[in-house]
Amino acid sequence: MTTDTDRPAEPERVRAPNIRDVARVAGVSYQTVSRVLNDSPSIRPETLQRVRDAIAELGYRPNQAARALVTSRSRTIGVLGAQTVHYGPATSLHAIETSAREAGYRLSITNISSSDYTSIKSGLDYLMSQSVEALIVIAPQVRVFEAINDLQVGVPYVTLEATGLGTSHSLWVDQVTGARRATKHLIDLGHTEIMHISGPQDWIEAEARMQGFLRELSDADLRTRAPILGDWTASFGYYAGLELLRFRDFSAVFAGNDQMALGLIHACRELGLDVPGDISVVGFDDIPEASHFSPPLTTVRQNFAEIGRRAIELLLGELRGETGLSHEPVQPELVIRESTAPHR
Amino acid sequence: MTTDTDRPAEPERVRAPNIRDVARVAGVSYQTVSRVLNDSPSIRPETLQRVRDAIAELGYRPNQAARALVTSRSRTIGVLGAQTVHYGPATSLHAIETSAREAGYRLSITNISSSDYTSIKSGLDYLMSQSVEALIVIAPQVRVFEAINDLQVGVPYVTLEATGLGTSHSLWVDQVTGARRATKHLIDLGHTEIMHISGPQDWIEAEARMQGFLRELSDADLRTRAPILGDWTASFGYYAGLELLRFRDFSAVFAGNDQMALGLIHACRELGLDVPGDISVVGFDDIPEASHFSPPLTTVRQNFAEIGRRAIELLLGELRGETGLSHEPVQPELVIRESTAPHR
DNA sequence: GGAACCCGTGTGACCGTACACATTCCCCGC
DNA sequence: GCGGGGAATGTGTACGGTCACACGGGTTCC
Repeated sequence: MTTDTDRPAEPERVRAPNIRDVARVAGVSYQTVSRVLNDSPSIRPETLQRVRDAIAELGYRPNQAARALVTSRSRTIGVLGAQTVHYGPATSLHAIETSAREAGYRLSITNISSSDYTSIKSGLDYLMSQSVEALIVIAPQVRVFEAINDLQVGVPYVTLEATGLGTSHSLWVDQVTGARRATKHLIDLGHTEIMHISGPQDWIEAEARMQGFLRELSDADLRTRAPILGDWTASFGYYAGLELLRFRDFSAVFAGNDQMALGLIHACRELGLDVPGDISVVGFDDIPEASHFSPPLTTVRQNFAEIGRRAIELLLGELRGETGLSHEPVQPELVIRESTAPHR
Repeated sequence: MTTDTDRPAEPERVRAPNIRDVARVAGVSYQTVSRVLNDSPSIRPETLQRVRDAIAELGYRPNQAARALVTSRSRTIGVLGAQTVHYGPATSLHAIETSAREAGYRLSITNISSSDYTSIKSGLDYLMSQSVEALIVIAPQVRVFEAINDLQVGVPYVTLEATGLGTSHSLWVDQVTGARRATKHLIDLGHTEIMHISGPQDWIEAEARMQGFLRELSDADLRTRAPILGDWTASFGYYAGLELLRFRDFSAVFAGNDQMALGLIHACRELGLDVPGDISVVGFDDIPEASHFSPPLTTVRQNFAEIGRRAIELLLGELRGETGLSHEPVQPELVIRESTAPHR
């Protein structure tokens, strides 16, 4: 009754209940519990109920690790992201998360900070070590493709990017067309000297928008000039604007995204130039704030959420062994507001 | 040599190499390989090298599921998020992801769409079923606390939110002080009739900012008026502005975040009112675009990344059994730009 | 009336790793 | 010369599930 032999209550390391505990409570074998968990068809309703009750009583939760171990299915989709604080990627990511969870998959996310090969590779490496079943790349950077090939990524993957590079792994918004529409809009307004501030060179999206811009210009037999390579930020747009506007040998600007357009407009205002009176500006993305800029921004809308959803859809299809899934590009849409006006 | 008995090449189900395969190649026991993986001290350098070589040769990767199963450590931190496409949460999340990965943890993220109890609960439920070791809540909504208590979340957790509610689980930016600084700035400029457009009522942050606003006003013996309850979006700020400005019985507005401030400024412009000439506007957050608004926005800066990093730091500390960790609030900072001017 | 079959359920093996313990080897000191 | 002890390595077992298969009992069919 006293000390010496009996230890003090033995904390007993509250082990989570397992499948056998449930079986014991329900008065069945553990296999039957397993059947309930995987909703096997042939179970007597009464047994089913008993097991369900036992599960509820114990607060039992299946151990994902054990399950993953034996089935060798992690039910995880890897996401390689970059700049996921930006509106576009963040929105896609959000949609991906939602769709994946609904389908019973979870996400393993890793962000790469720089775009160098090593960084990408170690990101992918990390994801593969999580034994993801599929891969989504929201880091639309050129080198990603090399890395994926080099690492022999043995799982289905999709990259959310800009151009159909002939790979069957990209899900893309037709940025080239989007950029052409933006540019054409400016041309239609009578502008002949048009600048382009693009995104970083190693972003496929930036490249595609630039291509669209250049092609539209050359189709209209207009003079093309070297685009400015930016970094997607409003600040860059601002400083680039201050620099460019010293010459004013153009009357319209197509910015690679809305943020840079905002910065550019800021620069115009500071230099006493009116948008769109003196300079017309078009952005890209249609972030929710764009319609409240001063002036409200003409821009190209992309459906980021749609892209995210389709990425999951595609991958799940592939995991189920379906083939010939649609990789049709999503079409962006020109939204005309008040930052563009006829050339005078 | 021919058919009949020998089957056609037998696809052989390319099983990933395991610890024993490595052991065989290296000519050691599997336990030795395990020691290498967990860098145990007592291994002969030569053996170490042999094992390392074998690992490289086979392209072996430790199976996380098996490891999690036996150690009963998932090395996963759960994140319950809401509105993670917004700048603030997205930035914190990004910092969290980075810090967590550096510490050898991965993230399991789930987003809740609505703020009702069921939704929060099922979100937490999902995370618990992933057997996360710790929990971060970036959904700063009041009901989260109830849910956490109800569910008996048995792991350390941190909520990224606004007020020190006396719980030892919140990591907070001192939003009250931030809001007071913003309000005081307007009062110092001579404004006496100040409006507040707040965030959604069930957001703790919105509540805290509102409190700060009201307290500062009453400390200055100024008339307080009922804040408008918004939804964080620029569009709300815009429509609220159109409505409010029909009366113009105020000369300054403190908006709950930068987006709503932007919308409000848009409304002012549309009604022919000058900011800051006629109306002064202060925002909250200091999103990267704020300095390029028209006019550049006076706002309160929060260090979202810092918050994210500290959340991980705190949780890891707790997991290591440390106590008395610092929950000191992060101080926000008033950034004065051009959207505010003396009352005339 | 027995073989064939289906339904509902139970038994054994196995997934890949870490931990506790056992074992071997070698060196040291008295 | 022998016991002691630490370093380096090997052996058994458990983690919590799922899968393949076995099994008993009832029905169907010829």
